[in-house]
Amino acid sequence: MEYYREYPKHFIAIDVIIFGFDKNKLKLLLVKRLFEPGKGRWSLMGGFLGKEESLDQAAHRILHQLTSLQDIYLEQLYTYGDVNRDPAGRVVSVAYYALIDLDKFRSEKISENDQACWFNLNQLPDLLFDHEMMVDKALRRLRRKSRTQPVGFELLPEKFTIPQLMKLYEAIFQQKFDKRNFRNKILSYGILKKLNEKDMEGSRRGAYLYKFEKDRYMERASDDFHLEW
Amino acid sequence: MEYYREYPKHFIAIDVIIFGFDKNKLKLLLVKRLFEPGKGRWSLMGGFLGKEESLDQAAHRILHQLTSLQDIYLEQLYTYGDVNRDPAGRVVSVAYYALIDLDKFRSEKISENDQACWFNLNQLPDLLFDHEMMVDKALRRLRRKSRTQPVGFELLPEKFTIPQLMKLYEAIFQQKFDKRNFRNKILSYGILKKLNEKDMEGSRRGAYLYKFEKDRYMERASDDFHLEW
DNA sequence: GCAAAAGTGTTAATTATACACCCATGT
DNA sequence: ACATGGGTGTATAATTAACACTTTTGC
Repeated sequence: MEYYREYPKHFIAIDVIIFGFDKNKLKLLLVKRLFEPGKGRWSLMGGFLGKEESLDQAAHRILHQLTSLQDIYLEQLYTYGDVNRDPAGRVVSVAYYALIDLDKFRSEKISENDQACWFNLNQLPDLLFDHEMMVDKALRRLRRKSRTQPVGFELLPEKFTIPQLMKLYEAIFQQKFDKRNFRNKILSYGILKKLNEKDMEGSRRGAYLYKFEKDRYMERASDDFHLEW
Repeated sequence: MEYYREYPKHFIAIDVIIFGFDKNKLKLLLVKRLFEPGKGRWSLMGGFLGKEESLDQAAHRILHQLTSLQDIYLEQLYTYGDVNRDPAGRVVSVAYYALIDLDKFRSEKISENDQACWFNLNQLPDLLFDHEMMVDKALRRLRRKSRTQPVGFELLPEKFTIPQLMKLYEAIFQQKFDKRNFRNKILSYGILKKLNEKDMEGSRRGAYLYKFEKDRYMERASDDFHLEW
């Protein structure tokens, strides 16, 4: 039964780049590392792959461990396997990135115990090992993905306004958009449903709330329709 | 020193999806599996990750083992880690895809010993384990990548004609292009150098040979110039 | 002389960009 | 009444798509 016994075995870690969006800025959720090597330094949330779980399961488990959240958008990013990437031993790390609605997981909840904290993407502390490379790749992936697929909605509450959505896109792509063009374009896809409610937080006048209609997107996505940014 | 000893270790395999291009068709290089489980079936070329090599090194080693080729375009694709993907034991597989100029590695060379063979992409035999999924993903990746980056050239000889290049793109994207538009577009990027030679294989009249000027592409790629297909 | 693939420009259609004013509300 | 962000349409520019005939040469 053990055909492979002659081959070496390796530790496999999972690291998760957790994106959030708040106050017009993209953020990253980092944790203080609790064990050696690198104890006390900021790092991505991570853990080791168990014997009886798939990579995806492990990633969800690890994300859940930190945030208590389930059903979060999670996508495999890249696998890092340089021999000396972890000074304490040979560890191959499969990186995932997660997109979460930051409102579901406010800093207050966790930072009580100083072990996890949301950082602005452009003000990150020094990170463990090759985690900076991972963040970099995750950001590029998020950009590329957002260009043709509606992943941004994962970072927003279920109900959101067009200006909010635009600010998210501006944060992701690091560029300004014209509000009329943005509106026309996003609405032209017919995947947003205007609600009869307004959000009164952002302005005096209030802005209409919209919902992303995933079903409608799914129907069309099968053809050769896709977003374009 | 061994901080992680409590965690489980796993076999890590590398599998390589090897693309080639010949007679206007995209091809895949497959091998006959030499050992159990699955002995005698067609599969991707693969192997196990060694103790002292990075993932990239292992992928190159495995590709070299089959083709004797070095300096081949190779890119990590995805990591497959379902618990039961290999019936013989828990193996996590990191898939890579390679683009090779098929002329550098003709079927004759290898198929002498019936162990490796080029297959048309749309006439693949049944594959081992989850290898079909891998091929599928590799093809989608090749398409996506080709849309903005000049990877196609890796599949052609150093000197090639515009009609050849167009046929390659048609094979990758599975659609026909207009030859005037194709020519205008590809030449407008200024990354092809017309040679004073003709290829007389493909037609009576002969077609001018071109070379991809990687340097010139690299210069421009740094701005926000990129191909668009 | 004819079959087969190479090569060449122009026009129409579509898509993207630029741009300025009024609205609703809380203070 | 004024400051703040929300909401709306059109004209121009840029890009992409459609399209047909001539050239070369081996047979």
